[in-house]
Amino acid sequence: MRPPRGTEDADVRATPPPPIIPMDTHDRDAARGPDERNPMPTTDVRVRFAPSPTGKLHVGGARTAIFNWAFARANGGTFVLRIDDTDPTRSTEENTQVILRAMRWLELDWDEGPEAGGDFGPYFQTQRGDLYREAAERLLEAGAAYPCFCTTEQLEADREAARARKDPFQGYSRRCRDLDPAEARARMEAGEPYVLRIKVPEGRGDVVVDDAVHGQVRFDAKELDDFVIVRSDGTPTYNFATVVDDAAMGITHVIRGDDHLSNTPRQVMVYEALGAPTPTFAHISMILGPDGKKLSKRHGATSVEEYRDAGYLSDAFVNYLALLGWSLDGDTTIVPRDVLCREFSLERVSKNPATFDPKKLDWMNAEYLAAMSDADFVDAVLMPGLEDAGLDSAASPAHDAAWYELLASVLKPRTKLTGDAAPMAAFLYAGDELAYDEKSVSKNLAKEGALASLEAAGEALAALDDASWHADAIDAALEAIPERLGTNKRKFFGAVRVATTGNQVSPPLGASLELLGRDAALARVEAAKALAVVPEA
RNA sequence: GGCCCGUUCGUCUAGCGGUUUAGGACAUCGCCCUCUCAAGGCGAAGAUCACCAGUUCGAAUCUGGUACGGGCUACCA
Repeated sequence: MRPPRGTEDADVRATPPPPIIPMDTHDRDAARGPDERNPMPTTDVRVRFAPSPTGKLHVGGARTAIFNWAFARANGGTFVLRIDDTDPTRSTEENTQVILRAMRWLELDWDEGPEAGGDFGPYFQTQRGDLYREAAERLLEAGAAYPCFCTTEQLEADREAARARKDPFQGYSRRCRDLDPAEARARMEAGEPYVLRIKVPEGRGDVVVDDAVHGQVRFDAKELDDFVIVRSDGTPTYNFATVVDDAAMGITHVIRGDDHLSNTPRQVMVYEALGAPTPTFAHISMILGPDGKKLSKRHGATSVEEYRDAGYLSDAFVNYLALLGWSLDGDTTIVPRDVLCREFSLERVSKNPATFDPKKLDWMNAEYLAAMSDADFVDAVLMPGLEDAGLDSAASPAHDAAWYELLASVLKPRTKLTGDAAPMAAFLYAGDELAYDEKSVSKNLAKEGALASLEAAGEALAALDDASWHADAIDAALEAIPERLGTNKRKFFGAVRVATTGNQVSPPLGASLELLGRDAALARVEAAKALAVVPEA
C-alpha cells in the first residue's frame, strides 16, 4: 500500500504546544469547500520558492521554482517568491536582479514577493531580522531553546572524542542544556559569547515527515542534536530562519530539493517549538549531469539565462524541466504551460534523480518553434535575429509582411535554436556582395557542365515575368532542364543553388529565388557564370 | 562511523500484485519522400525491471538484506 500523500495527517504530528509566534496574522484555517482532488477540507495552498542570491538561477533551482509555481496554479494557490539572503558575504543585489530576470523570462509569475508585494512581507530575509529575534526570544523564554557557551574548541574536542570511542551519535553533547537558567542569564548579560540551541524534547520519539513524494519518512529524534538556531553574532541559521518565515508566511507545502530531506526533522522541531503547524513537504530529486554527478558548471550551461541566450524558448525550457521528475501520463511529452498549470500534481513526481539531456531539450525547442505561427515566428525569432545581425529592422522592414511569412515558413522546420534562423536568411540580404562558400563553389560550380546549367537556368528564369515569380512557377520552369541537358538534378540544382545563395546548403530553391526576387536572382545567375570555370587538371 | 533517500531501455519516464511477449518520448540505426539541408512518414534495435532471499497460485509492483550512488550529520544554505 502506498502511504497517503499530500494530506495533512494530524496523527503523525505531536500536539503542538501553545503558539509562541502568534499565528493570527492570517486566516490559515479558513474553511474551504472540498475540491475534487482532495475531499478533505483544505486550507488555501501557499507555496514558496526561496532562492539565495549567491549566484545565478540554475537549472535545478528553476525546476524547483517551476514545480512550486505549477503546484500553486493547479490548486488555485499562492506562489510566493522570497529571497533568502541571510548570507551577507555571498548574497548580492546583482544576483537578486539576475534571479528576478530569469523568473520573468521563465514567466513564473509570483503572487507575492519582490516587486509584487503582499501581506506577508518583507520578502527578503535580511529585512526580517526582528521576526527571527522575536521568535528566538520567545523560544528562550518558553524553555524550548537555551543558550550554549561552548567554544568552538570544546565542540571540536567533543566531536573528536565521540569519533574516537566510535559513538554512533556525534552531535552536540548537550553540555549547556541543563545549565541553571539564572546562571545562564547572568553569563549572557555579562557578555559571554553564546549561541542559541533548540531543545529537542526528551522522549520525543520518532519524527515522521509526511512527504508528498517519498511517503512517510521516519527519523528517530534521538539522532537529532540540539542544533544552533541563532549564531553568536545574533543572526539566525538557515534551519531556523526558513521555518520562522515559512510559518509566518503560512506556507502549506514546502516543495524543495532532496538535499533538504535530512534537515526536515530538525525543521519540524522548530515548527513544534514555535507551535506552528507543519506544512506538507515534497522533496524532489536533484538534476544530474551526463556523467551522473550533480549538474554543475563543468557540464556546460547551468544558468537559466545561458539557455535563453543560447536560443531556447521559455515555453520549451519550462516544458522540458517540468518533465524532469514529473510526468503527465507517461505518453505525453509536449505539455504546454496551461496544461501544466491545470494538471501538475505532486503524486506524479518521481523519486529518482534525473539526468539532464540537452538533446531532448533541443528537440523540444524545435517542437515549440514549429508550433509557432509564421507571424509569431517572424516577430519573436526571425526579425530579432535579423536585427542582431544588422540585416534588417523591425522599425523599417526591408520587405512586406507576406515576404517575411514566406521566409518564416521555409526557415521554421530548419531552426532548432532561435539563432539559427537569421544566418540562413543572410544570402537574401547580400545584394551584389554575395559571399560564396569556397567548398560549395569547387564542388558545384567549378565543374564540367556547370556553365551550361547556369545558362539554361538563366534563360528559363528570364522567361518568367514578375507576376509569375513564385516558388511553384520557378520550380516548374527549372524542373525539366536537367534531363534536357543530359545532366542530373543534383548537379544542375547544385550549380543554381550555389550561384544564387552562395552555398550548397540552402532552403528550397523555388522559395529562395522567390524571396530573392527576379532581378537579383537573374543577376546572380549571370555573375556566377564567371565562377563556372573548370580548373586545369 | 551514524541516520536518511534512491536504483525500469544510453537518457527522461509509464507501471500502484495477474490486462506486460514491460508501454511512450529523446537519442541511435534502416527505409520512404527528395535538387541540398531540414522537416515529415514508416520501421528496427535497445531494459533477464541493481542483486539476493522471502511473502503469494502469481512480483517490476509487497517485505527483508546486500551492492552501488546520493544527501545530512557546521555558529553553509
